[in-house]
Amino acid sequence: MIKLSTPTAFNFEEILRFLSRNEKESLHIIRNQEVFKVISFENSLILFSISFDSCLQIVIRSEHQNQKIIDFVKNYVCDWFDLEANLHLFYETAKTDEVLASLCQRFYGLRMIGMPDLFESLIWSIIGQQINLNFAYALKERLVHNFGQKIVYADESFYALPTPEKLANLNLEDFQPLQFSRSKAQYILNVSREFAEGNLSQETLKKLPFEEVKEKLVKIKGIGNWTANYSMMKSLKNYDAFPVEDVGLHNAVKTQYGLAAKPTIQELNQMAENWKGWRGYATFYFWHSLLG
DNA sequence: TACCAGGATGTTG
DNA sequence: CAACATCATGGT
Repeated sequence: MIKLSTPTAFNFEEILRFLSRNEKESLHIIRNQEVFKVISFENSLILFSISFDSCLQIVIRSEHQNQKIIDFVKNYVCDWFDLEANLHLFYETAKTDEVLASLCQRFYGLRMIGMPDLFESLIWSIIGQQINLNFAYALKERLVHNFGQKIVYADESFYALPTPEKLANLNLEDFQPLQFSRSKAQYILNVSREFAEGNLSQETLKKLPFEEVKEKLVKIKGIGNWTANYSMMKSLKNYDAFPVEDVGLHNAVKTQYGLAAKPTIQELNQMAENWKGWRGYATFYFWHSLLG
């Protein structure tokens, strides 16, 4: 077993609550307070599980193991659960906004659950464009089950996200039976081909400043401001990336502030001035408030 | 029934 | 440049 120590502000219960928000989630499975996930590393699949007992306890369930794999998984989990952020700085910023401050108190120790793989967050956010979350999860499940690789463990199937190469070689018609709109399918092909051809890589983007990353992402047809910011907060640790167009955020803000109507983009930008430096984190906390 | 969902794009006035 | 139609489907 691999042990991973956690920072003082760390709340595994809230993390589990976030991770189990939809039953159709196809890229991880939770059994008895333990999270299972498959990732691909150097052309092979790794299945691992995470539980918590005073520290994070990781067990690699797939057969092949070595130090490189162990390090990769540790890094992945550290990224996924955002173990290195200094939450107290976020909480300090949140003090300027009573509503956000109370969310921070309610969800104390909740870390921004990210997507260590940029390709995953781009595909997921494109799938989620415009449609409701249940439908989005259904679409993702179809994509993963049809084109992703699978590991069977303890009589259960665990899937990995399809690779960029796999998706890049599909045609528009392949998405039709999965009930993707043509434009959504085209956007996924665009992103997959950028990755497969090596024009876009997480390593390259990570070195660039905020505005340049956004510029590069938005240049791809199908990635707008919302998608770019979503991926930047979830995969590139830009805690201030702000998907201001997000309908879920609009609804959460309306409820939490007790507004008569959803805020306009302009109003929301104004409110978010108080969260500056942590607008992505604030967004994540507002999303979490939607779980009730 | 019409309208909205974790938007983005192309077209029209 | 702002307003509008389009997308595919499920939920309300």
